[in-house]
Amino acid sequence: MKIATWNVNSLKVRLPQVLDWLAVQAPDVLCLQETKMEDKVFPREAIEAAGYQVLFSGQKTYNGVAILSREPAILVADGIPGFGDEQKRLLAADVAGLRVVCGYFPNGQSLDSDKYPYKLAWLAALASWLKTALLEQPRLALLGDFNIAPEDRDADPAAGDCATLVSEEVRAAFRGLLDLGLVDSFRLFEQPAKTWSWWDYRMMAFRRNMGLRIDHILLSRELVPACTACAVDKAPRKLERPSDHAPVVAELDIGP
DNA sequence: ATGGCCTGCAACGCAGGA
Repeated sequence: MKIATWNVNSLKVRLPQVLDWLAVQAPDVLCLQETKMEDKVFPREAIEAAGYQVLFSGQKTYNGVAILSREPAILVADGIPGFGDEQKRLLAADVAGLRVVCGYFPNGQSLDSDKYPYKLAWLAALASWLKTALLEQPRLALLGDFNIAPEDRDADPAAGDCATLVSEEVRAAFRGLLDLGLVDSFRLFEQPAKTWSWWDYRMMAFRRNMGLRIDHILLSRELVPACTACAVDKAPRKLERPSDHAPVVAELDIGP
């Protein structure tokens, strides 16, 4: 079973790339973030025609998440349960015996912005909900754009100002997720140094490989023995008019 | 050298991203 996450930075612009990527990679599950569109204009038909079911929760201009799956998906949560949030940032669904949580974590903007305490509150609410969710379904994968570079080796010093992505508080929140029993699948394997999942559009950052690793696939302890690979797929970042994020893909030896 | 680019909205620049 291949599961993946990709911040597409507008599904309207990136739909052709997503359809191409589905055809080439054939993931069983693909979580999308920053679809940036209302549900009434979501391209459901094109995705279904590609052989995928899809759940989506979006809004105009900002945010927006979707879960594409080969097998039927049963909606578990639209937004973090108990956390009143206007922003469409989380979808959870059960797919083929696996609980898939797709998150577009807040950026935080700057340490003195109102958006930064919102980021910390969102992270706390997520952890609180996941604690009970994991008891309900121990086979759980949390995928998405975390907007957190967990360690120094996940952030190129040349990537520029990214204080809200590397702060001690957000890194502590990330470790809090690990403390719940989640494991960063990327670090289960040997990885090339300076592997990133995001590169700024400016400064020729991709060509110079100046970026951050902020898109992650976390697996519950129960799933870890089944994980055989995790990697960033840089190919879509090389296309014309790319998203600034690349997909992250993990392989699980659990069927279907 | 703190900009540089991209997207959407709706206007003829802005907010937001990371």
